Amino acid sequence: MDNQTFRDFFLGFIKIHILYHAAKEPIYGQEFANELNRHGYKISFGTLYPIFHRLEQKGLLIAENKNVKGKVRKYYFITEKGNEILTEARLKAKDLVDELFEN
Amino acid sequence: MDNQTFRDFFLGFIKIHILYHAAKEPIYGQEFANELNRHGYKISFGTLYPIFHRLEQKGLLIAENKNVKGKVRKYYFITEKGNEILTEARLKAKDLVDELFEN
DNA sequence: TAAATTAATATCGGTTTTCGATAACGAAAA
DNA sequence: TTTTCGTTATCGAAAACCGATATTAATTTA
Repeated sequence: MDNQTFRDFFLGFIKIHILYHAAKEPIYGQEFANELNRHGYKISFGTLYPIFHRLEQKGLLIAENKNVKGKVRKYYFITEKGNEILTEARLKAKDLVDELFEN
Repeated sequence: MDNQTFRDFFLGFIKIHILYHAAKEPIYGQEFANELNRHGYKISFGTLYPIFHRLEQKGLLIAENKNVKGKVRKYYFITEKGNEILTEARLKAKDLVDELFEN
């Protein structure tokens, strides 16, 4: 599967994963990108950062700057609304994937 | 979850489902849209048809016109390459969704 | 204390995708 | 020959994507 097809199919999954990870513990861009890389998924910062911004605008995440070893990180926390959306998205995602394995 | 968020998260899933359904039996636009509706998912024809076109351009689907009761339908069949991509996508999708339920 | 380094976020501009609305198609029916 | 009807195609504006480049801010080095 070429990269373009991969992103076309899976960028939505990655957005749900952002909520999922932010629900477990605050995340920031570089770290999240690194974790994606570790799993073999690549995403440009020009794509990733605007996604964070939009999730924040929609009220699903909240950002908080934190200074770590002299570098400013923008940590994202999930909101209550974000958690509700995550719960809903998780179930829908499961249904859709389960259906792919029927037959 | 508002419609825009839904599409943002799930349009990729729907693309995989197009391959999945085309692998089971030939599908055409209206019917596929109807089935999505039945499951509560909405997608505009201005979005759906170009998706079919791109999947065809990439060699994952092949189209064939068929005349049914005087109406021309464009049936899409999956190709061998499409089947390979589907198999790969299905596994990746499962992994990603399984991870959403860890913890 | 000025310059360079570093980890990180932000944004730019060109391209692609999305999408509601509207147009076009083609066979059958009127 | 016009109308109807199920269906596909396309339009134009908005949004998203993305690789590249710029910016930020504290620390280290000179």
